[in-house]
Amino acid sequence: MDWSIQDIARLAGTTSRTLRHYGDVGLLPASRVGDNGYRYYDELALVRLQRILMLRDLGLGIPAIADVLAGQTDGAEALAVHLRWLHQEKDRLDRQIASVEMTMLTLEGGEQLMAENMFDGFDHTAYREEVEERWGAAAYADGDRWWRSKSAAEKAEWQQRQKQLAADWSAAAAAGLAPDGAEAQALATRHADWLAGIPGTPQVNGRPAKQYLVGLGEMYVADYRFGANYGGAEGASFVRDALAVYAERNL
Amino acid sequence: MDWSIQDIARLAGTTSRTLRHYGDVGLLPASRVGDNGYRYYDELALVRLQRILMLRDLGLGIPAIADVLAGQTDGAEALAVHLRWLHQEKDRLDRQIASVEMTMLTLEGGEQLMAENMFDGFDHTAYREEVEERWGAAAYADGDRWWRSKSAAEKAEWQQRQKQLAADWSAAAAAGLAPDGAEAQALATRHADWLAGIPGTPQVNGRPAKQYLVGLGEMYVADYRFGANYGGAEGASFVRDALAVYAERNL
DNA sequence: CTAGAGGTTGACGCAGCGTCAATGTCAAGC
DNA sequence: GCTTGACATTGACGCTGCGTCAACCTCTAG
Repeated sequence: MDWSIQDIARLAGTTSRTLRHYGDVGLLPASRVGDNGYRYYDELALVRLQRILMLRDLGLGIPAIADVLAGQTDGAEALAVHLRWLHQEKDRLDRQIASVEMTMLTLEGGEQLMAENMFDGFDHTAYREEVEERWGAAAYADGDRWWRSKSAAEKAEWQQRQKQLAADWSAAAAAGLAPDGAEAQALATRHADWLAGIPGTPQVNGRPAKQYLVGLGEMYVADYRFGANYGGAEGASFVRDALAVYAERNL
Repeated sequence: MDWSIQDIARLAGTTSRTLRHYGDVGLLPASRVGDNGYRYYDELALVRLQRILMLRDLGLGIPAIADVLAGQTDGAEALAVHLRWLHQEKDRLDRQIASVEMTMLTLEGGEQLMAENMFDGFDHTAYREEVEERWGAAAYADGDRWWRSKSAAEKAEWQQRQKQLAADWSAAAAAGLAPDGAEAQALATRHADWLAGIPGTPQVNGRPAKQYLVGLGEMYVADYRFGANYGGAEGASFVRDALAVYAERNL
């Protein structure tokens, strides 16, 4: 007993186009092809088709389905792999949803989309022009998008980390430590690590690019807004010098 | 001040290919095109590009981004619409994840993928051949996929509903009620509604197809497995007659 | 002058079919 | 025997957003 393409399509709850597609890609060839070119399918084909459609409904792609039906892949294993895929996708969606919601809240607050206060209290974006000029606005734009994707708690934690770092720098500068001393270099290391955690920061195998770090130090000194957070121009100079030494030694 | 295509790509953290694409679709034309055909971009283009990339990161499609930037759509509104999209997608993923997990559990249990006991205690799938022969395997396959996508709680609720219905049918038959009486017809109505809730059931504007319902009644009588749930052959006959009357009057 | 970096315009590829388009075939009624 | 209508066939484009060659100019520095 065999059916025409329309018959089997209705039997399985799909369309003839889908069947022809499966025939084209070799997933489900017709059981028989008449002299007129018509496709005919038998019970085995129907069973196979039903299995195909079930796996498809679970979200598996055609190659994966083919592997399972060919016995090359264990069904349970294929599903396990697919399940990880699904969870990744879900995580991605969750992050995007959070990001969109954050942005909507920001818009309600009347703020600009491109937040100028992205790193409150440790404002790199104030140096936007310089940064963009030398390292590309990617350092700014990527950072902005990344920042927006974080939750309030994460933001608070980040800002806390920044403030602590700034305070430690300030204290070290006030104590008159040497920029090339162990303590100052430890701070420079923390600073570099912190920067490396910001997407968009020019990096070389996990660490900030040397010239970027040095240039950043120069900007800290050149701009009074930095000094305000570190006890004045001396603090900025201290940071610049320490970073320069760090960069020379480690990058 | 204007930049080459590579310059602005790096500045914004994207690729030149993307910029050419945006140019092709009219989303971001080059600010200027040299005699040599080279594209050049200015600050305005950079700002626009950054907004584009931000919206893109939020998951908006190119047409939606174009609408927002053209001022035809309010940004907040576009985001709200998009957010609903995201939630729908997430729901879909959640269902698919649940479905895959259920299937994996079924596989671990060593059961067949095409569950034979889909409607335990009220087994329609026992009539698979007849159903497929007359109504297409869609009634079976769709039902199977649908069933698999439900949570354990939902399944329990469904089965409870089935058992209650079966018990009520059984009681009515034992009480010697008339198949065309009000009580029997009320049960038939519940039965029809219950069937209509199963995807794959042949339906005509929200109700089971007449011939399908009648044929189902015949199958109930023809197969001893049905009688077992309804107090024997008399129960099945009662149900068949009641359904036939219901179908004649209402479908 | 030459090499090399960077620019241009096509055009295919991807996932899985939906959707015409142009055309051949089969079963049924006159 | 012919017409008609339902159903079949093989292309081939469309969708989404670019990645990735390919073939071929152009600019800049040594």
